[in-house]
Amino acid sequence: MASYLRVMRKLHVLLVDHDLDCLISTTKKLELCSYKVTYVELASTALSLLSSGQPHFDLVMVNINSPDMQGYKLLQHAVNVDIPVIVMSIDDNAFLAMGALKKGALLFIKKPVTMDMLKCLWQHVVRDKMRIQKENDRIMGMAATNNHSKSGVEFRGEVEEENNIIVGNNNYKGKKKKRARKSLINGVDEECESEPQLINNKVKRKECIQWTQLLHRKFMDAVEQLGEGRCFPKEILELMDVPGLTRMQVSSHLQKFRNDNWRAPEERKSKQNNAPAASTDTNTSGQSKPRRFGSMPCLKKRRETHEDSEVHTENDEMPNDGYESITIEPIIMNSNQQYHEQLVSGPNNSRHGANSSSNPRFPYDDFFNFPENIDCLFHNFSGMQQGFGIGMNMNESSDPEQNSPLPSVKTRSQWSSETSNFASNSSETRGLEIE
DNA sequence: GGACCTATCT
DNA sequence: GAGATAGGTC
Repeated sequence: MASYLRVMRKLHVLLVDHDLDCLISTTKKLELCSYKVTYVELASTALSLLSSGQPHFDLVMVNINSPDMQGYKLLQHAVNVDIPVIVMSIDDNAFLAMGALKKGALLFIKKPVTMDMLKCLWQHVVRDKMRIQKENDRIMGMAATNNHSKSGVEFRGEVEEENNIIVGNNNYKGKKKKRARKSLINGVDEECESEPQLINNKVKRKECIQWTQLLHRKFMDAVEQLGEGRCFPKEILELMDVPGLTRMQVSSHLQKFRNDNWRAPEERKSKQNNAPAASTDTNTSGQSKPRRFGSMPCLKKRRETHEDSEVHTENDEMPNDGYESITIEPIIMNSNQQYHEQLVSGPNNSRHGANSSSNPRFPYDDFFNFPENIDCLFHNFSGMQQGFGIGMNMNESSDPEQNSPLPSVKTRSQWSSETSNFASNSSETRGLEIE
């Protein structure tokens, strides 16, 4: 028992309850259990205490019905800074409890709080700390421990749990479970850059990258180099050679691009501020172009559209191989800040600006530190005029898109079916170059 | 089982 | 509406 007390004494609890009687009595009980207690009436007060970072708290206990309506905000903040939160309420309400747990609460307890409950609190805190430590270890040692963890020893419990699910449901074919299991076993996701982080057993949605004009240009360059019929996410990703960028992200962008659903940040901004910008959904006659499922927008058209919206420089007149040296950095957006803190003024203003602190860095941000001069990224560009010959239709066509000297981006199946007549001599459908 | 693709979600 | 994710298909 003495050893328990030693642990309990070390725990600093921030108690938040607008019900003064409860506040006082719970404080007394906590102190009787040897916890160090700081108590405040309002969640907003607690929030500013937590925000200041001083003093450090090991546990927050909050009456979620705080009259200043900041109870959930406090919960969210504490969860974000990895402080376990115990939510209290006078109501015995399952929805309330579920809501709190979904937001990351460690426990939901109905008031009044008893001594027995409080005596056990330290165990929850310790367990939570261990979980966080484990997560951190896993992230830090991801690469190093990859081989070890494949043995399944490190996450045995979870693996067994997953195995039980699989054994119990042999018909399950979904990839969500498979991926989750794989990440538990390996400690990494399918692509380590896109590892979903588990926060309080919730899969935290990965921070968004922003496809800036410059990043998109790299994408386009890759597409152009690959040519028609070879524009697959993996190939594009490899050609782009952007550290930290994942195949899924490329795939997602490719989808948006193919469906003509992507607009450069600059274009979005101008569209918001001004009259409707020239939409790529309309043809020259101003008619809305019916969306052909799987149809690919013409690259030339896209290039023109996007370059029109670019901030032009004195190098605008330069030929293709005259791209100025630029630094491309994907802008990482916190999902909450997404679309609200668009760093549309370009990468140089993004995370290096005075307000960079308002845009927390994505854990893998360092992957995105590019060399100042990335001329090398365009090393193939000067030879691209010839490269464009790959897979393009040089003949005039009744379809305006077909008149582009640039290849269009087609799906594998689309391209495959279109070229099947020509490719009858070859069983290979992927990577086939059309002369 | 990896990669692609599309629908759906956030 | 952009980008991430789920899930079906090859």
